[in-house]
Amino acid sequence: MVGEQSPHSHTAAPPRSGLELTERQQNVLRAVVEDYVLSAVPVGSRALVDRYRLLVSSATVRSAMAELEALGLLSHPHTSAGRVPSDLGYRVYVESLMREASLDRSDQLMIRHQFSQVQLTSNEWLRLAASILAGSTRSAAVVTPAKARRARFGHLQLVELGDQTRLAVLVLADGNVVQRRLDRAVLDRTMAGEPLGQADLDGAAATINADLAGLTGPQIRRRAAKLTGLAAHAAEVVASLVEDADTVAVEEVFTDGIGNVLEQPEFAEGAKLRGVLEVLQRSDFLEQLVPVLARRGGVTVIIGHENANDAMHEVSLVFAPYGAPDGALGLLGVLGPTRMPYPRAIPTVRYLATLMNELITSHHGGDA
Amino acid sequence: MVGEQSPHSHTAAPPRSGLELTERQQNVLRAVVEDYVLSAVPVGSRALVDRYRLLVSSATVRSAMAELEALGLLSHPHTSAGRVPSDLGYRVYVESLMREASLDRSDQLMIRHQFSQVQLTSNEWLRLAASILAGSTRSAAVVTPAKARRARFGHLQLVELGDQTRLAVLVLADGNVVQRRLDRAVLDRTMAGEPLGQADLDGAAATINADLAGLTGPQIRRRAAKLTGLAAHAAEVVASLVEDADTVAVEEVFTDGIGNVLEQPEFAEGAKLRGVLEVLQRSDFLEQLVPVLARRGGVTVIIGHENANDAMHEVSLVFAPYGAPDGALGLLGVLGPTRMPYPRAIPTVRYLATLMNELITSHHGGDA
DNA sequence: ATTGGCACTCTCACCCTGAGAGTGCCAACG
DNA sequence: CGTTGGCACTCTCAGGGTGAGAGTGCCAAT
Repeated sequence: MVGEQSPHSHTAAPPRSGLELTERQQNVLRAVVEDYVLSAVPVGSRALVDRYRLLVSSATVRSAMAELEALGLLSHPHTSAGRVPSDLGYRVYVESLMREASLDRSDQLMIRHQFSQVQLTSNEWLRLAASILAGSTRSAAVVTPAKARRARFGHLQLVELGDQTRLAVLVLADGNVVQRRLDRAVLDRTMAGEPLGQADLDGAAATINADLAGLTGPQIRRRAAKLTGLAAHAAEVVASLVEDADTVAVEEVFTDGIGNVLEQPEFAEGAKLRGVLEVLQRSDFLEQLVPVLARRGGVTVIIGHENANDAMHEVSLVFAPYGAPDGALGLLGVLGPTRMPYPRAIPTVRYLATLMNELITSHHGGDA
Repeated sequence: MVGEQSPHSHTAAPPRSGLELTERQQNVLRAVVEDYVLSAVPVGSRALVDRYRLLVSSATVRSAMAELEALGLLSHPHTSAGRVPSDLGYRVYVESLMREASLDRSDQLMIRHQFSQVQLTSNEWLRLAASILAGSTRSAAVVTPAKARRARFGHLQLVELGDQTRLAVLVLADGNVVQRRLDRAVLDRTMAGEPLGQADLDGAAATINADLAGLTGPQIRRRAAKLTGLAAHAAEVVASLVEDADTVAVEEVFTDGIGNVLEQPEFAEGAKLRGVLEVLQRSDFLEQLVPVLARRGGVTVIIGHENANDAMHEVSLVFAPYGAPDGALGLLGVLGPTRMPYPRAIPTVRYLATLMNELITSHHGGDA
């Protein structure tokens, strides 16, 4: 199970100490971030005192802004434009300025209700999770299935398909199910031409289930050497299936709400998103994220340049791991411009991660 | 199996007769389409005679263009701009002007090689198909798994999971596998408190396998009424699983290469794609496409406004069905601006559909 | 029927300009 | 001494005008 840390610790980097802001600086930074998130327009000192009750004049705000800029928390598109938060500004905001509300009770119930409508078998519920995340945060959502980091064998069934093939159905210890179609020749070559019946298959499966439960791929391979005949071959197949489950860590990614991001002014020229989509869809980007998220637990926020990947320098991620007690681990979260409504996104991601933990746990050991 | 029709019949609408073009008009239209597809810039009479050996003067081309415009095959962004093909113009081009080359032998081999690298179990190969399509046509690719239109029962296994649940693994007649976790109570309530063992489960499964093979959901429901005890309940479960497989026709959609489309100038303002993505991801759009494609067989091209869906008025689809002999049916194809390289896209889609037919057939009855 | 020529149209890139917004600084004030 | 009003300055942005270029449509000549 994934633990929840203190709510105020979304950093990927260590908490920056020694950065003391005055009360006023904090208020100004908060106002700038919140205004800019809403309007997408650089915000000036005048607009700020008008829209937020800062109780000081615009000149004062200006000097506070200048200080914040010197600290690297705000930046200037050009001389006579308003201020825009820098990545670091967002960071400080997320870390200590944001007033993070938890999800409405009614929203929570609505989400729960939607999950109750859908079969937890098959990946339909992951799609649902992505859809809910996307709709609720107006950003792009990403959800990956929960997979054990180290796959262990659970249970094997060999099924006669009545033609040239057989089906091996393998239940992993974490509850995931994998299957592989086997050419008849694979199992039969041990028998001297004698056709195998379902009874033979069941026998071999029984041997294997008794011998190999709870073992990892390599362990099975070692044991297989001591077996003979049909069971030995079946064990080889099991070993390779278990190992496959190990290596294919993030095989499917469910995304939703890409259109939401396309609507944001920062991605008005669609080509800007291209790199992001590519990274998301093709590479091992999310896979590299898994250990980071798992180590930190809870919700992690990665803002703009904090992201190691160049293509992601203009987006923020708000992600959390979810998983089963035995360590099967999945990811879920949202992706949007750095100008993202963090106070909305973070609780939503947190709630959904918690919910999926619950679902996966109550359904025993996970299902995906 | 999906039949191949004559290569020149990509229309969704009936072939338009009575539209006789002179040789010259045909040459001009072809040149306009091909130039515009490459350049994305409205093409003028002068540029045309320069770039293509039309052997006439620009004035002559101008009059031919005017004729084509009167026929509704070309259009004018504004008075002094070049011509652009209309949807109908593309239609005529695709129907009778295009010189459609089949795929390079080397491309074919490369694609085949990539497929040989991947397990056909799990949906990994669908992802691969989408990736190949997207890469090869520089458009967005869409692939859906092959699903039987009318699901029929094949084989059932009941597996004891050793805790509060059991797993029903069901092989459909078309080779697809579905599973559902069962709460212990579901099966046990027929037995007067007496715990069930794997032997009992096997017995019930055997009864059901003998009785229900090849039946549809409703048929199974009727038979279930005549069964008693454990088998009756198991049959209910089987019926509902089979019916589920019926209704969830297109449950997963694999897309790739959305970035390719974002790069096209017609979608430079990313928001334009938003509607398209939404339709593609959320709605039953593809499901409605299934019967159309299945009826026509082979590659179907749907250009701009020919598409019933408003959101799709600025894109073209080049799609084909693929499937197993027993009728399991999937879709695959590409989506791009109407200004699409049809002579490249069509053979690629056709080849991939053929290839997937082969793969699915040789692996017996399909796998997804 | 085809062509060269010519007048006409429309876009686009460019420049200029004025309005507006916002800053930075400073002197004055409580 | 922190805060404030004032003011000069800077920069963007929208709007309007202009000239070049591309392309058309038409017509008279071949």
